[in-house]
Amino acid sequence: MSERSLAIGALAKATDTNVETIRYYERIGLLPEPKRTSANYRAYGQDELVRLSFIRRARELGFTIEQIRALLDLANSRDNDCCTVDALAQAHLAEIESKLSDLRALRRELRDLIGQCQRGKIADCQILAALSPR
Amino acid sequence: MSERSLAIGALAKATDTNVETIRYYERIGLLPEPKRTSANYRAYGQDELVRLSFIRRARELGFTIEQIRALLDLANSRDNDCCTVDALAQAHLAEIESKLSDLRALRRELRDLIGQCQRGKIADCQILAALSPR
DNA sequence: GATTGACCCCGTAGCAGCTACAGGGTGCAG
DNA sequence: CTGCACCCTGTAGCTGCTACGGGGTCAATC
Repeated sequence: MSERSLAIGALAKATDTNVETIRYYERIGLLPEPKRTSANYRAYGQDELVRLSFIRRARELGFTIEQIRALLDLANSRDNDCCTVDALAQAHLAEIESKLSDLRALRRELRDLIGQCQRGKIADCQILAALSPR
Repeated sequence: MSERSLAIGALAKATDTNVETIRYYERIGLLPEPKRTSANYRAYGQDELVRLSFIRRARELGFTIEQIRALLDLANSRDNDCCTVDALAQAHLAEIESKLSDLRALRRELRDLIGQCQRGKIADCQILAALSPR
């Protein structure tokens, strides 16, 4: 691979991404098809490194692929104002808040369940009883 | 359908489950294959109603299918002590705790991001900048 | 008795976001 | 020149459903 380009494995290492995942992103059009070497190996440049890093970071923050697609589109229309970006982030934050409260409710129910364990026999298990219909 | 048995649609209604989901549970062996009427319709009894209610309740509490399979197996060995049930529930609780703290971290990062929006042009968008590699 | 509509059957494919093969080709070090 | 690490494509798998397409059945109404 030439001085200024990365093979898929190197790109993978640099972005802490699975090789298969990179090919997957290409297949779904999230990453552009890169140049190829004479041996048909993918040859990535700095642009792709930057783009993939962005994608991975956004994934870490829990943005979906479609949200990321939108963010990347927005990032390219540099004259627009950034309210749309803010709105996307806000919407995502709202989703997270709602997941958080679901999980908190769930935790409470589970804690209640577990609190009832008296280390007896299955036949008397309060956890199973609590799960069973009344 | 006879007096004491339910068609799949009735079972679905009674347990607030999608008909397709019931057939899916049967396919993966979570529900047993029920008797059939002469017209080859599934005919469910009380046992299946109870079992499916249990499954749905456990799903609501976020147990995976495999965890539920284990719980159902345990429930059938009524002489064992119920520490295993407790352990399963504890493990599930631990997973929830860890998801909760991931989500809280994520929320903080997103809030920080959003706090930086100055309603300017995309070219100066701090949110996009924060997502981009350094 | 024919028609309508709501129900049932089966099998398969789709969703997200990867991951993991199988069955090959390439590049380089010893 | 042999071995190994890497690369290629294409397809199937994962979880937990959901949604079809193309049929059969049942009960009521006309």
